[in-house]
Amino acid sequence: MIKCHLSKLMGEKKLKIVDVARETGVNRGTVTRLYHETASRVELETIEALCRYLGCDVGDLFEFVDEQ
Amino acid sequence: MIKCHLSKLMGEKKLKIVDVARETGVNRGTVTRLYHETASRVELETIEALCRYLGCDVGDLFEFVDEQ
DNA sequence: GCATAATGATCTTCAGGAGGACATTTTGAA
DNA sequence: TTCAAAATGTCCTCCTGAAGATCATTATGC
Repeated sequence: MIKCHLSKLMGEKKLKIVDVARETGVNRGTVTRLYHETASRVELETIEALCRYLGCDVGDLFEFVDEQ
Repeated sequence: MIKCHLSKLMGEKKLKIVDVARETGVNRGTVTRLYHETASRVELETIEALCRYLGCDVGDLFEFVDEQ
C-alpha cells in the first residue's frame, strides 16, 4: 500500500488542517482526505504544494509499504 | 513541479511500455502518460503497482523540484 | 457561558485518468 | 525486402474522486 505521512508531518510541526489548506491553497477537503488517508487519487499539483509548504520531498510524504 | 522518473527507471532496465502495463496491470494509456509526464493526477494504486514492479520507493518515482 | 475557529460530513460540479479501439510505426524473422 | 506481429501514439467514452461550497458539530480561549 501507499502510506501518506501528512498527519505525522503536520503533527511534528503542530499544524492544523486549516493552516495547511490556507497556506498551500489546497482545498480543505483534500487536506482532510490525505490527513485521514482516505484519498485514493492525488493531483501532482497538490503534492507539489504540500512538499513546498512542508519543506519535504515526495518520499517523505508518501511511502510504499510492501505487505504482499 | 513534480517530476516523474518513470521513463528513466524504465530506460535503466530497458523496459517497454507494454511490459510495464502488462506486468503491473496498470492501463497502458496511464503508463504512457506517466512516461511522457503528461499526467497531472495519479491513483495511489498505480503508484503502488509501479513501485512494487520496479522495486523502488515513491521518492524514486516522483521528485519535487523547486523552481520558485 | 459565549463567540469564534476548526473539523467532519455531505452534495454538486467537472477535470482528467481508466480503459478500449483504431492508426501508425517499429521490429524481427523468413 | 517483404510481411506479420508487436509496440506505440492517439482519440473517444465512461466514471471516479478532487474541488469547492455549505451546514452541523466540536473544540478553543476570552
